[in-house]
Amino acid sequence: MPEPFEELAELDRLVHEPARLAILTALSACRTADFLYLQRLTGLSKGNLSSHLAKLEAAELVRIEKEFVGKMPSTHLSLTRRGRAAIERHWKELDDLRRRALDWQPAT
Amino acid sequence: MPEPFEELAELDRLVHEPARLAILTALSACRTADFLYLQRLTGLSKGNLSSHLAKLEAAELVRIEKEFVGKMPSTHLSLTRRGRAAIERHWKELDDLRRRALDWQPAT
DNA sequence: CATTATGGTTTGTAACACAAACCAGTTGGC
DNA sequence: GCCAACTGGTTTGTGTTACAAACCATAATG
Repeated sequence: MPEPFEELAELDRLVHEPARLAILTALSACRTADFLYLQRLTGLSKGNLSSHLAKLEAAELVRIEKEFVGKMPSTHLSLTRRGRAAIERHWKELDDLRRRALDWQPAT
Repeated sequence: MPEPFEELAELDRLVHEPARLAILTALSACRTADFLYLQRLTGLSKGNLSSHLAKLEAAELVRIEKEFVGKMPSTHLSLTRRGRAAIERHWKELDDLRRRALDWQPAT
């Protein structure tokens, strides 16, 4: 078993970064959200949310669908299958690494 | 109760960043380490470890003591009281936020 | 007295997070 | 009809950051 600390240092920053962790976790809980609702949930500024979403879409973790509701635009957001797997795996990995760090003994 | 997602987005990046999370968690498990031992535990490059430590020292989370063992220099590292509190709090906060996100219902 | 090893620090740079400025369409006041 | 203000975002500009490569000082080695 490799050191848990080494794995901590290698955590995927695409998912781990606070704003994106919030976005992915929120979408995981919501299953569906539009842009402004997600903005309220996460407390991010519009610009910031927009660019994080673009990054997550480029990595194929989030699906961005622009629709019109009546005549107003509305951007519909959801996790891709990869996105859902990634956020679930990340939380499990954090939990796992924390436990392993607590159990860890210098004797390696 | 505020949204857990908003708090996720506001996580303290000083502690949350993967390399520093590894450093603080390792020092928390070790209670004591020298520079090279910590480098092996975390797998970080020397330069990277050095600059992260400098940042943690500036924030008074880590204590850096340069000694001589025989004639060779050796940098002794440990958490300050604030550092220990910060890393423990951070892990608890992550755990707490994850649970709240899982329990979360759209009805707010 | 070169060379190599030890134990780090400093420097350079590409990427990043963020808010401010912007933009296109829409509704409301008059 | 026309100007203002609002909605729903995107693009731009900028200071910060994470990282490795280059560097530095001292010490043991051939």
